[in-house]
Amino acid sequence: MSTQQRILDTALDSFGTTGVDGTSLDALARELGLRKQSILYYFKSKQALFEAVLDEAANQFIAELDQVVERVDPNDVWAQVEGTVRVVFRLAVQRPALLGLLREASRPGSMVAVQLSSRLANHIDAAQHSLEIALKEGRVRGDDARLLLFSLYSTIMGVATEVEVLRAMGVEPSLRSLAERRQELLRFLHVALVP
Amino acid sequence: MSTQQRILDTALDSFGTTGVDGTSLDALARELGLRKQSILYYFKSKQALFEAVLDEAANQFIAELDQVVERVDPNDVWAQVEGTVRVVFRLAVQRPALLGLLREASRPGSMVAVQLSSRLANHIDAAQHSLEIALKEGRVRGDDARLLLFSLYSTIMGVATEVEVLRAMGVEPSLRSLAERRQELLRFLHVALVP
DNA sequence: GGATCTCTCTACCAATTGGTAGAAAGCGGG
DNA sequence: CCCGCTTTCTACCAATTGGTAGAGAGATCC
Repeated sequence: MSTQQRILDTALDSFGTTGVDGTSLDALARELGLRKQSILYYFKSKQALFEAVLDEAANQFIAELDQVVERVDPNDVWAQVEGTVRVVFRLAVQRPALLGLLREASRPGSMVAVQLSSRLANHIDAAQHSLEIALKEGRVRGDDARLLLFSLYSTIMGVATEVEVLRAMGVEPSLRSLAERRQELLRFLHVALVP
Repeated sequence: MSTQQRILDTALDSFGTTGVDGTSLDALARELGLRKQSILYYFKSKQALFEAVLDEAANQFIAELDQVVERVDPNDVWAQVEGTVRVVFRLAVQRPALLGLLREASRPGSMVAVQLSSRLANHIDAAQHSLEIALKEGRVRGDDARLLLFSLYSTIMGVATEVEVLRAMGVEPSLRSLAERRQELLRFLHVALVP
């Protein structure tokens, strides 16, 4: 793997867990076995690195979502929800920092969120569109497609990433508990969506 | 208001919006019209300040939740959900930084989350308990009270705080849109919960 | 008036931050 | 073997970080 790619990967992990402000270029370089000047050779500033990392994260996230879009009937809203949940939970296991980064980037007043949102605009529009049709035909419960989509997003991302809240409730995060969470989430969403 | 209280309040706002790492003692002092040494007079370190702020946030959050508990029939789960939604959305308007701080503190791997969780343990237990009874009596849909509570929490907090995602979907945050979001959220939760 | 206590200040400090300048090291082609 | 290109390094730097030491201001008590 190229050095540039290694930097992006390691930075994504660090930004997504420790946060951007909590990650210094020196610490990042140490983790990579380099000097920070080598990082600044590939990315002209920390801000530029962050934007590249965000782009990388968007690419990976979109690539995952595309697998759902491709394999699932766009008219079957419930199958789309199931697929999305599967994808998000797979990321929660395999690359939790990616979800952490999305969370960080979508912090209120973040300003970098626009960058992400423009990348995801197509997916959002498509999802909203098929949701609207399903609503009109009565195949899904609800009034406003956009707000419903937003509720779905909040629920799925929250259940997948809020592990500390779960710990506060006495559930130690594990693969087992993650699977249970996912099952309960699917049940919850099914009741809420399917008439 | 005492200087100590002013420091706590301002720090809560700053920590909750800019983040802890993103808030320097100098910047905080500037905002207060003081020198940072005055802050360190009341709180012996930044970490100590953060913990005090977290405690303050927990106090305020608990005080709000208590109003729900007091005024609502503990057996009426739906009324409790409604009350909680009302409280959280009121905070989203009046003190968004408080919710931002909770979000920051509940970041995966945060370690400070234990402090919060011990403060909220009573409320969590009580909620879980009445949810269990309601489940057993078939007044609420679902299997596992704890996981259901977790789904509810994720949905409510997400819908109340993920304003950047909403913006990405083309909805400019405003009081009006907040009210719509709340209404849609209540509809969504009602369908999901009440048989 | 002096002593004491509470509070806020000035004056520093060592460490760390993101970033610049430019030297060396490696390497492939001529 | 040497030239030129890419890559990584050492050597710095100014600004900012959290934090210490202690002086001075202001009020209160005797």
